[in-house]
Amino acid sequence: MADAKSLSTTSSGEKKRKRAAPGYYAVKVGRRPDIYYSWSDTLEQITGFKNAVHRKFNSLSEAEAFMNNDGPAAAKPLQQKFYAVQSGRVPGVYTDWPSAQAQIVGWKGVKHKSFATRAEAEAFVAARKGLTYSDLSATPYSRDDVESEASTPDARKGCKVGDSPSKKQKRNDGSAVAATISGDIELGTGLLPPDAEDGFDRTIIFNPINGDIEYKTEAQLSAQKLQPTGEFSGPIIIYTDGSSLGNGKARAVAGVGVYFGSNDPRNVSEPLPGTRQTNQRAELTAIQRAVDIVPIDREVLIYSDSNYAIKCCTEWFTKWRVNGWKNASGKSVDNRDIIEPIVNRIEERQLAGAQTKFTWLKGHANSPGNAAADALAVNGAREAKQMLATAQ
Amino acid sequence: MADAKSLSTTSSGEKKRKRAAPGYYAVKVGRRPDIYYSWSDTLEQITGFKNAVHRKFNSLSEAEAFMNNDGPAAAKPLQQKFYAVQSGRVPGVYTDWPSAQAQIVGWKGVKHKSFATRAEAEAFVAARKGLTYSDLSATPYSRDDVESEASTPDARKGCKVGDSPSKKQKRNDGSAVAATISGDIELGTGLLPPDAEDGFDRTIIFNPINGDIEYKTEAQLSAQKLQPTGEFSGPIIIYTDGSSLGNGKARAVAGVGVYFGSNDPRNVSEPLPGTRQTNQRAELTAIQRAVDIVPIDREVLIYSDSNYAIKCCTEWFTKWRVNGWKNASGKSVDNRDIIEPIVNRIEERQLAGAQTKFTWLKGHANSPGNAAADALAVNGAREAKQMLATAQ
RNA sequence: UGACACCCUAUGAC
DNA sequence: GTCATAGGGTGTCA
Repeated sequence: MADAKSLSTTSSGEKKRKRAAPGYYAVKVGRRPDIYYSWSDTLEQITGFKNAVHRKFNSLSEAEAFMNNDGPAAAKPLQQKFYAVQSGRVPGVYTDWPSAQAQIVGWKGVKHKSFATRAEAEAFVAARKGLTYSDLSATPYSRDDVESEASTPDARKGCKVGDSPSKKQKRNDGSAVAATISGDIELGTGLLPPDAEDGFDRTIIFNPINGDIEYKTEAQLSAQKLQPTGEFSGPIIIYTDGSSLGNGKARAVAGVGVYFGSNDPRNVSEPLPGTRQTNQRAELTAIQRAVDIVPIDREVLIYSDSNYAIKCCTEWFTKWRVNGWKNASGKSVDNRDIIEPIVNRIEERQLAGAQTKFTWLKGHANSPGNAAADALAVNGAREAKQMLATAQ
Repeated sequence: MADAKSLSTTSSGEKKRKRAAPGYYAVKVGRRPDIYYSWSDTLEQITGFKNAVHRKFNSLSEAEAFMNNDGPAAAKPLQQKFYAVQSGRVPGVYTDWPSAQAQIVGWKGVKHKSFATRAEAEAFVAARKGLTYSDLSATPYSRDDVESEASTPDARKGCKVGDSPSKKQKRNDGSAVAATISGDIELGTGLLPPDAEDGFDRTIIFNPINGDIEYKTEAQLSAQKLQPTGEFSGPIIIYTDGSSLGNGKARAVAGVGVYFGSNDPRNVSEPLPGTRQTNQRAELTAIQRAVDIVPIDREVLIYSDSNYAIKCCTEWFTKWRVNGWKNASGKSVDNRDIIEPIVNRIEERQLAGAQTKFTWLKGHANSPGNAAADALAVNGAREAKQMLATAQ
């Protein structure tokens, strides 16, 4: 068969051996297990492949039965092995490597091993331990908190601002906020109400440079109020995060979290708008919120744990802009609708004399700011889920 | 060395009759940085190697230029940037990001920054001391970049402005921004500026498909009265697309997508009927659905990204009809069973006084309609796959 | 030989 | 879910 094969593109002479011969070649173990139409295609899959398993059938259904090991007499295991997938797409014991492999490829943190007996394999699977990441159902806030928040009128439908994980006090609504600013409550000071239980201590401070928690200096203790309101004084520090419950699934719901500081009214906790509820869009949207909220001429430092989002906004967009927003596959870049406004905004800010910096943070590490943003995001997502539920 | 290339992967004799395209794989960061002639050799250098940097070139000189960071044409970002590595493996100025990155990854306390001019970059490198942490972060913009960028703001064709319902500040149009920020708005309060919530910009429009706010197209701007309302006047616009998961393989599943508009009940998302689940049949079937659904006497404009399908229905069929449906190779034309009903329908429509027009769209470009049709098609294909799965 | 589609993967990063 | 870097293929016509 050496040559000829699979040309299909040439207009010369013959070409399709295809439909003429109704042969179905099931390659069960080979380079790329699948059912092929021609022997030459099949050959490519099995030549030089150790322990390749293949067979020809006259009907597609037979071939498929062979591929699914439930087939009647189809599969004849030369030497039975049991593939235990302890951690993977669908953990369990598989009797053929392709099936097991299917649970493994593209999965991160997989654990699998092959055994000679099913019992051993099952024991291995059962020995799974540790990370059941069932935090999806975790509800970080009490019902009361959410409801009191929800009763706060807001210009934006379905969106919430100023929600804080540590909120223990009722906040007055819209018009009163202005009074609040110049009045009794200092914005963004990070002060906690007396009964705060979230572990924040106003006498300590997170040092973003080395990640340490340090006691504040006297100056820091007395000068906090300058941070958010001043036109001077250092960059505005913002933590952004996105959350997507059930990411990748059809009914995923995503939320956006932006954390300026404890009880800071600029904090954002809201559902991700739009129909594509992905983690990436949530992360990007959080950044978008951040750069939109902040004064145009104030330097900001955005902490995000999304390498993707940061790279989008700092590196990749330059290439995308000159190449017409095409990724490496020549397809149009996803989430451009969020990325482009962000970089536009950043450049506007630059024009106004304000830098917009990003620093990547390891997620789930020990950053209180990141944790707070995460909580806001998860809350936003949960809100979205609730809206979905009540809408139906 | 010209040849040899590309083998070495399999123990089998020959195998790939690939065209002799000379590939030069520059491994800049990897196990043994060098230029390799085959991808498999390259793979050995980079798999499992953290933050490997590699790239393929068509000529040896390009690859070498890439290896020596002074390479002029190594990476040509069209928009030259200079990456200053102040503190890193080898401090200096680099002209491409991969080279600079190579000096940075795995290095602690790195300081780097990009500039629009080499002079600025060199100044930055020379100033290696006095670390304000602002230097740590990625600030890919320089004044020059931003200004040149802002001076060409016309790229707004089809660009989205973002979906942020919580937009806090009006932006764009530099002068207004400048006035705003230096003027009456309290900085850092997050309050809406006086002119923010009126927010009525007739150049943007809410896209109910994805929830985004987008710039209107020229057509929308000039003809917005006519377009959305018409049961009369103007052609019906339809986007068609086909999808074939695993195209070319025996178990491929295909889907058909026809998009009339958001939530339009005429939209189609269904599996491709029949046993031949190919991309072309899916594309054609989508068109068939479109012309069948639409009233016979209404003018339609069908957008498809399938050059093949459009040509079948507009050009080639005339020849085929007179030559007995034989293609250039003398073989009978494929998919005639779909093509013929389509052209018949088109001619019926013509008799009824209605034109049927086709416009080709570049796939995966920035057409929301095409994207919507694509989503419908993929959805239909997945539906088919699911049916297959449950049927067994 | 070209064109337009449609796919299947690997590696790395998060 | 996304990007980057790579590799492989068919569907179809002229």
